[in-house]
Amino acid sequence: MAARLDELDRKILVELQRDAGQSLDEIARRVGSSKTPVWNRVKKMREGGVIRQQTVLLDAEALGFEACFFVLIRTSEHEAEWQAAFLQALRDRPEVQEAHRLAGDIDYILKVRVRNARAYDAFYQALISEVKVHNVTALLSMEEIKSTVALPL
Amino acid sequence: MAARLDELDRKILVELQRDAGQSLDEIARRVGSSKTPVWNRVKKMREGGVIRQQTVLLDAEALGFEACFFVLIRTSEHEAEWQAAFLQALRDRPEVQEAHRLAGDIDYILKVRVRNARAYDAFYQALISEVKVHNVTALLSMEEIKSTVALPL
DNA sequence: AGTGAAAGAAGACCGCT
DNA sequence: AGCGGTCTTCTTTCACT
Repeated sequence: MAARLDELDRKILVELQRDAGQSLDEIARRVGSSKTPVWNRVKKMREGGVIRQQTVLLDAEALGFEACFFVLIRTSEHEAEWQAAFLQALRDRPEVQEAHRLAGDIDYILKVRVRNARAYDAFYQALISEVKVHNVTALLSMEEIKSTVALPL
Repeated sequence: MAARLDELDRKILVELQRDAGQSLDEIARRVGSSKTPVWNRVKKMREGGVIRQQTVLLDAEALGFEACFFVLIRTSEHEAEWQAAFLQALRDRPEVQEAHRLAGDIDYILKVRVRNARAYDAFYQALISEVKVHNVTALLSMEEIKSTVALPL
């Protein structure tokens, strides 16, 4: 699964992460190459799944999403059927931005972005009515100190 | 700070979040408008800071980032000077993808993406040598169930 | 605030090296 | 795998409604 990329590929990815809107010529100039090789490599990395998606990052607060919670979940259920239902519930809820299954005594962590505390409560009530969880701790973010999707290539 | 956007603006943002690479014509068609108004609105939302950045999402595992930790931090220090140093340390470290200051007895949560467990340890040792923290708990992700940056507009 | 046209830039492809 | 050229498509602007 680990793609073999050379230094030029990595430089291209750094540029795309920084600004996916810039032209091929500009990227080529910055990485010390020219248009065609950059284009061929980008195409290959898209097809190979290294580049997954091109998107925009929005200002959550400006759009009214003023609350962000990290949710720690412990469960006693570990059967396949329960897990499938739980995963599907998370995937279906758009306010869940991240969901990870963990090692250790906490089983799952979620990042949930909602308009306000009331919206979080609605989410929480809906979730626990759908699937049985043993223990839930919600951590409320007071301040987003840093947020990036860029990998440190 | 809350930008006032109409239904068309929101539809455009949904499309841009889904795929920022598509053409204006295609976006216009999907949202039921035409090229110029879409372009004017996108421009305005960029200038107004609603649209922050255009970027690509990469496959972390394909690029060798196989470990992801959520780090819960408690500290006894709450002086301004300590906090400034701590924040700067987090911002300077590229493996820290997210950092939030929390309400409650846990003070901070980090999301740290690294190549392997050893790289996490190196990060951890470097961090605690720079700033004094009272208690650190690392939660290791076994599986990324869901990951999105899209806001549910 | 939306329409239609028009110029300029950038993307996508190809044959050659 | 990179170079240069070409065709095509999109972006960006503007005068009009």
